[in-house]
Amino acid sequence: MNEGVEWGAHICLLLDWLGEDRQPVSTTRLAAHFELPPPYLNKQLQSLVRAGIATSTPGARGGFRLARPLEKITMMDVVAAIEGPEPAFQCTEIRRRGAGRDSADGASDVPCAVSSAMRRGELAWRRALAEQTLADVKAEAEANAPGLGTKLRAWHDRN
Amino acid sequence: MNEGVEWGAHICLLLDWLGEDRQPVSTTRLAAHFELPPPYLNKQLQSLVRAGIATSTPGARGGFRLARPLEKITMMDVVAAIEGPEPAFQCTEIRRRGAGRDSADGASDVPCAVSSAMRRGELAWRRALAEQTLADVKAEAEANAPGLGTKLRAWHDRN
DNA sequence: GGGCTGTTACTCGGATACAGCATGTCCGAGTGCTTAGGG
DNA sequence: CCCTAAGCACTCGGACATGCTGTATCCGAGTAACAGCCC
Repeated sequence: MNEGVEWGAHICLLLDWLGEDRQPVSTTRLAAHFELPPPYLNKQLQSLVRAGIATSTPGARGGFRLARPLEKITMMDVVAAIEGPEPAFQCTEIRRRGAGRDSADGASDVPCAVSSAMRRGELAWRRALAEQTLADVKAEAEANAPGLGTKLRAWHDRN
Repeated sequence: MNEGVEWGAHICLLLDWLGEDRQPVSTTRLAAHFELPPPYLNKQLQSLVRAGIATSTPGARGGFRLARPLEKITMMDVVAAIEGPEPAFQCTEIRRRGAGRDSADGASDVPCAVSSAMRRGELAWRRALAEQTLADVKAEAEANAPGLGTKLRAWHDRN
């Protein structure tokens, strides 16, 4: 799985923690926060913008903001933004090749059983991710480390 | 996702359909059945053998057999055999880099909230796949296309 | 002093290289069948 | 006719090329702030 998913989730949380005054945060600052290569992070951020999770304001004092509150962003949204909407398992219909080619008994419409099984698994995955909002994740993180938001804002002010 | 997963599942079903007399089936025959490149298919088959799903018998008249009945092989087994046992999402702990580095308040033991959320999703995926045996998949395939096993064996005898 | 305009510095955005892994291929080791020869 | 042994054809198994997607980078377009100048 693309590691940009981890970046995207953490960035969204950080944008929430830092963005209480609705000031956009630049790629440079975000990258410094996590010691990530700024240009590549910028690329991932553009994916978030295209997916409608974040908004970008160009120009000086520009940067990124969350497009909507954390309660309305699910983990599935972040994954779909980075990885793309296509399912991970792609059925190539090998059952039709070779021996199964001339099976013209209406099997064209019947979905492949293997593909169906994989799709059920992937559906469970998507559902589990869609049930978790970033607000839940933030609450869990702050429960694990109280005062985390304050600490991060302090670091942000120092640098 | 590796397309070998699709191959592996179909191959296991085919080994069951063709292997009623417990005769091993060679890579050449399996590859011809699905019009797949034989050497590469052989590579995937070795993964199934290493995972204990299939057994190989070398020498003339050699080939592959299922190591256990379809009822005891789950879709998760096949995926793990091909893709490997590592989880798809790898947490790189970027929360510790930069601003979060000196958070020595025992947070070392607390798992990353983002990672936990992703892990819950992946667990749902693994569980859903583990609940489906290849016997279930075979039953679904035969329900969709009655007489499928007979048809495949007939093709196997002709060629 | 207030307003306007040109400059400047900073930011996003897409176009451009590099690398690691999935994909695809090849040849050698090993095994069982076949067949020819001898008893 | 039966047994034995050598040859052979076929198969798996791991080592070797190739292409593509993910990773990483750079430079240009655009915008807001700022400073200087004119009224």
